Amino acid sequence: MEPRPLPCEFYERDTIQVARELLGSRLIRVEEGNTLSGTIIETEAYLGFDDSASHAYRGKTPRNAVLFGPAGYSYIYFVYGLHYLLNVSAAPDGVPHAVLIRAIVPIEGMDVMQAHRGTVRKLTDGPAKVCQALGISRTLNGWDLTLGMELWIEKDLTIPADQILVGPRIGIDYALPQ
DNA sequence: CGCGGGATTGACT
DNA sequence: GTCAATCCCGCGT
Repeated sequence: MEPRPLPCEFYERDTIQVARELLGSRLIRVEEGNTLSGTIIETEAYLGFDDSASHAYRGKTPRNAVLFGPAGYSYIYFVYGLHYLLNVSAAPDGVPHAVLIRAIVPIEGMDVMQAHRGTVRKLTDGPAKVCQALGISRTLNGWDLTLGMELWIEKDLTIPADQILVGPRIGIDYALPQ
């Protein structure tokens, strides 16, 4: 199947809108010839200067430079000494917004994900688990997600607004697992 | 089933 | 030196 990555224009829009439309989209990772993919079911928007929880809140640093660049790039962050988290840069160039991929439902390559995770259950139901299952580390930080190589996102399902749960904090969206 | 704590690296104050 | 966009295990209810 030909890759049909979401274009740069998709990511350049309002960050919360991007976070909502990523729900139901398919995250695809090609690693050593294996294709691993899953449907995105949980995202969280980080609104830069308006969000004290965002890494960009206190300004640009070498670590978060990707956030200040153009939309449609990966921002991969290492936390707690042992976990990686996958974000997608959103909003126009210079606006340091991002969408965190919190959870997916595995579709292809479950066997490889199980090997990476060292377990057969709860493969990708948390942001650090997604990275571990898909073999994502900081070598993919700043990756162009519109290339359709190694790591990208495609439109798949369209989730009706009435099936999206919005969490109590502004900028956090939850989707029903089913 | 819910809560609490430990793991462990690195960026920033 | 501090603390972080988390996970997992063990314990108590």
